[in-house]
Formats: sequence, structure tokens, C-alpha cells
Amino acid sequence: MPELPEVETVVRGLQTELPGRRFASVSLFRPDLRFSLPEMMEERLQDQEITGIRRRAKYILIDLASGETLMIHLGMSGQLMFAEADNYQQAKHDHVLFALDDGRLLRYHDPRRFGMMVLAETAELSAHPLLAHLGPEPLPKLDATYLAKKLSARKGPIKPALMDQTLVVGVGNIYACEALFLARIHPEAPAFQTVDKANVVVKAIQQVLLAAIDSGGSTLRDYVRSSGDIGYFQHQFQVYGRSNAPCYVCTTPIAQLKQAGRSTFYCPNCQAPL
DNA sequence: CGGCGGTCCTGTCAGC
DNA sequence: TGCTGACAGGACCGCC
Repeated sequence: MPELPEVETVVRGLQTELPGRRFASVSLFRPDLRFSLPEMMEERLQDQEITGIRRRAKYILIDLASGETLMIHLGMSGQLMFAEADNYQQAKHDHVLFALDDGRLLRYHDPRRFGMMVLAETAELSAHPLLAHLGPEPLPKLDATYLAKKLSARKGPIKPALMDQTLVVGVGNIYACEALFLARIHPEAPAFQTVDKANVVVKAIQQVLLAAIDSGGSTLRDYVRSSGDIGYFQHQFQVYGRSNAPCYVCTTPIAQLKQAGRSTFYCPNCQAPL
């Protein structure tokens, strides 16, 4: 599920629940996520107080009183959900179980196991290899001059460029498609040709991410608590997943193509080639 | 360095 | 109904 809006929603849900709590215990059912889980993770988390919850790019950062931070990436299919200790039954693809000192459980559930967990020194977090090369956050402010400069150095098409986390973080396949639709830019347009539209691109990215966070905030808040991914965002998509369906603006059938191995959706009329 | 393709893994769905 | 292949919201790695 996770592009920036989902991760942000999960983080907001955790922020109201976790700070001040301690991990009573941590159980590992499967250590082989994308990377092997951190050495001695159970021991390093045991009895640690959670001091804060943050997000960087698509990473959930759980700060601990020990001076370490637990970084969680949900990959393609990761979910964090609360459960009650009384009636918890280990479900298929529950890989990690965090028991809190108030008796509740936080399950990490990830069928594809593309997710990852890392423990790193909080003070040196920004230098961690997974975070060091990340681009700026798109919210609340993204410098259009910066984006224009980055785009000008690109030869390839703009859509995969927007998904490059070293350029700007948080934009995945869905929101790259949606943002380009809002910006009325063809996904195959060369990135360097869109430099003079950098302001439009920035606004489009921010608009679509904010809208997703806003609406996701009501439904996906439960995402952290209960066991329901209900595909909420699909109701708002203008182009993503809408192949051959009429464009909401001009009724032209939405087109689909493949770029860098990922499906791209766009309106051939609204997003005319530059 | 930029850009592309392959790869990790499992579940789901379209098509035969 | 059952099988097969394509595809899925991410990102690293190796290769040109």
C-alpha cells in the first residue's frame, strides 16, 4: 500500500498511540524480510521506551530512549496493525509482533516480504545508507527551482524521474501518474523539457499527496488499528488503474503503457505530448 | 552518474 | 474448475 500518504497516515496513527509506551517484548516469526532483521532485535527493543514517531520518505522512524531508532519500510505489501493480546491469533504473513506495556500488540504483516526493518543510532540516522541519498520531502514545501535543475539534468522521461527517491521522496507509481495528469504533462515527455513547468509539477505533486493524506486520514486511520485494507484510494484516482475508462475531464479513454517496468496511466488528450 | 532491466516474494485475477 | 502467466503501491544491484 505504501506511498507517502499511506505511510504518513500510519505514522499519524502511531503517533497518538506509541510515544511514552514501552515494548514489553518483541517476537520474530520470520526474520527474512527484504533484509534480515537486525541482530538481537528482540533484546535491543525489550523494555525500551518509545520517545517519538516520525516519517522520512516512506520510512517509519520509531525513536527509542536507548538512542536507537527502529526504521520500518513497508515495501509493497507491509502493514502495521494493532491487536489485542487476548484474542490474537498469529495470521499467515505476520512476521513480527511487538507487545506493548499496555497489553496491546502491534503486528507487522507483509505477504511479499519486500519490507525492511533496521535499527540505527538516532544521532547518525541521516547518514544511514538507506537515508543518506534521499531527496527532499515534497511537503510541506518543495523548491521548484531545485526540481527544475534536477529535471534539466535528465535525458529520460519525466514519469520515472518523479519516482526517483533521490530527486524527491514519497512519490510512487500511483502518485507519479496522478500528479502528471493534474499537471497535464505526458508521462513520456523528456524530463528536461518540463523544466519550465517545474512549478506546475511541484503543485501537482503536493496537491495529489495532500488530497490523499486528507481522505486517507479518515479511512486509513483504522489501517493501523484493525485489519482492513479496503483499497480506499482507488475512488479518487483520475487515471491510475483506469485503462480504457473515460477521462473524467474529457471522456477520452485512459491509455496505459509501460515505463521502466512499471505501468503508467494517462489521458492521451489532456496530457498531450509536449 | 543516469537509466534500464532483473530480482526479491506471494497473492490475485484474467484468460484459456 | 484448474492451470498458467501477468501483474501488483518499492527499491536495491549490476550493467551499459
